[in-house]
Amino acid sequence: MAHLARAPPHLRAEHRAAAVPALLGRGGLMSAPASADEIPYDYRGTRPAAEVAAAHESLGTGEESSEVVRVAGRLMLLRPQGRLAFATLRDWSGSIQLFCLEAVTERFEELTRLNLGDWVGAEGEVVRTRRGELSVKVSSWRLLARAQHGFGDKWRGVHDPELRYRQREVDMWANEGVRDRFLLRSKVVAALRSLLQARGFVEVETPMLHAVPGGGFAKPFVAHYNAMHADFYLRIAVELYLKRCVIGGIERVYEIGRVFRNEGLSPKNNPEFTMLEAYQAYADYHDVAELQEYLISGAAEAALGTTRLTFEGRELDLTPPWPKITLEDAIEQSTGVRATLDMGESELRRIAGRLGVELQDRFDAGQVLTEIYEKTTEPTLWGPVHVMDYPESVSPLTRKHRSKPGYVERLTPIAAGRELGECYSELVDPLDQRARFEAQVADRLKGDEEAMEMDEDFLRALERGMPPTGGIGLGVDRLVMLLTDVHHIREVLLFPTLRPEAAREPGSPGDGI
RNA sequence: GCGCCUCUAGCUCAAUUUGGCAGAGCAACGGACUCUUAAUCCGCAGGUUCUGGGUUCGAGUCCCAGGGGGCGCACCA
Repeated sequence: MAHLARAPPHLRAEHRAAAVPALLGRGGLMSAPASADEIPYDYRGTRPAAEVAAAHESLGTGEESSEVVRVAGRLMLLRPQGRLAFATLRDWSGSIQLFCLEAVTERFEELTRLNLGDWVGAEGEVVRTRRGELSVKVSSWRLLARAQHGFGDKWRGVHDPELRYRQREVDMWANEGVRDRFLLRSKVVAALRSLLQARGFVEVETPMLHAVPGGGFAKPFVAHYNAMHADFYLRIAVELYLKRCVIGGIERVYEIGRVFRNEGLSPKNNPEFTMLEAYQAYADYHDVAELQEYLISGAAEAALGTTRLTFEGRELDLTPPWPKITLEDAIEQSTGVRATLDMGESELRRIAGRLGVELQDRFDAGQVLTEIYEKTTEPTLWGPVHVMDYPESVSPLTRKHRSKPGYVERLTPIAAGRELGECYSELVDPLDQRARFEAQVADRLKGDEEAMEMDEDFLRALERGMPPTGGIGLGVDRLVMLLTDVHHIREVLLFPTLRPEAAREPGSPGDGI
C-alpha cells in the first residue's frame, strides 16, 4: 500500500510500534498492545449487564443462582484483594460486577493485572455476594482488547473540551450519561421515521451538492467538482427538491438529513446539523402544525416515555394541542407595544428603537417587525406555542395569507424560548414565486449575502402545477437538546465541528491520555 | 471578525496579596491483602508549567507577541 509508505512518520504503524517501549510508563502509553493471538476473533453469546441484573433481581444476598452467563465490556474498576478480586465491567446497557476467586477463576493472577479500560469477556455463575452485589463469579474469561491510553480520572471524568469532543470515545466512557444521550438521539430519529411512516409519508434522499443553493437563508459552503470544472454548494436546505417530489406526485414526502450553513459556531449553532423536512399535499399550515405537534410529542414519548419534561429547571409540557398566537399579539403580550405591518417601515423603526432593537439599514418593514419579535419576544416564550403569520418579505417560499395582506401563512413552534421548526402553507403560484425570487435578488444586490437566488429549475417545476401543500421543517439537534436538557449543541452532536488540529508527534500531550 | 477569560504530571486540580526549591488525588509501575463498592495499606516513578521573546538577583506567577480552548458580541433574519 504505497499511500501508507508516504504517510507522515508518526502515522506509520512500524514507527508507532518502535515508539512503544519509549512511551511506556511515561504517560504516553500505559500498556503494550495485545499480541495478535491474544485476542479472539469473536466472543459470542454475551448478555447485556442490565438484562442479567434484571433477571436475577430477586436473588438473595450470598445466594448462587446456578445460571451461567457470559458478559463483556470495558473494565472500569478493579479491586484485587489477594486471592480474590472484584471488578466492575460496563457495557452499553449498564454495569455488572465480576467476582473472581483464585480457586475458581482461570488465569486469576493475570486478571488482577489488567488495566482499567481493557475490554474483557467473562463467563460464570450469577451470584449475589455477601455484601449484596449481583455478580458474575468468573470461571473463564478472555481479554478482548487492551487499552493503551487511560480514560481519565475514574471519579471526576474528563472535562477538557478538546478531549471530550475530539476524542468522543473517551467522553463516552469517562463521563456519565454521554453515551446514553446519543442512544436517546437515535431513538428520537427512529421515532420520527416511524411516526411519519404511520401517516403515510415516504422518505427520500435528494442531492447534497446543489448548483444553486436554495430553500433557506444562509451562506453556503463551496465544493469544487473537478470533472465539471464547476463549483457546487453544500445544501442549506432540502425544501426545493422535496417540493419537486410533491409536484412529481409523491403526495407525502420527507427527508431527514444534514444541511450545511457557513456560519459561526455557538452553543446553538453548528455548521452542519440535522434537519427534518416534510411536505403534505392538500394540507395548509394549520394541518402541518398539527403534524409538527404529533412528531415532537411523539418523539418525546418514544425517547422519554412522557411528553412532560424539565428544561433548565422549568416544567415543559409538550402534550398537544399547543396554543397559537399571532406574531403581533405575541409582541404585544411580551412588550406591551402594538407593532403591525400597516404602521409602515418608519413607524416600526421608531418602535424598534424604543425597544432597543438594533436594525440594519436595508431592512424593510417586514424584516423590522420580525427582528422586533426575535429580539424582544421569542426568548420570553416558554410555550410550547405556535407563533403565526409572518411578514411576506421574510418568507419568500411561503404562500400569501388568505386574509391578511402583507403576511404569509407561516407558523413557528416555540418551546423554551427557541424555535424548534417551521410550518408553512407552501407557495404554489409560479408567478408569485418568480416575483419573490426577484425581490430576493434585489435584496442580494443591496448586500444581503444570504438572500436567495433565482432558481429557474424550481420555477419550471412549479409551472407544471403544485397542489396546495403544507410543509414543515424540524431541527432535530434542537429537539434532542430539549429532550435531554442540555444547553450546547455539541452535547448532541457526536463529533461537533472543531478547528483542525495541527499534526503532532505520538506521545505528545493531546495524543491521548 | 471583535472583546473578555483560560492553558500546570496521562486525567482532575493545587501552588500565600505581581514573584522565592512545582505539589496532591486518581491512573500507571512494584508489593501486601479471601466479600470489595472511587476498596484499603506500603513503595516507586512521572513536568519544555502551551510556544517564543522581555522585565527581574530570581517568573507557573508580571509584560509583549503567537497558538489552542471557553464565553460574549457580530453573523446565524
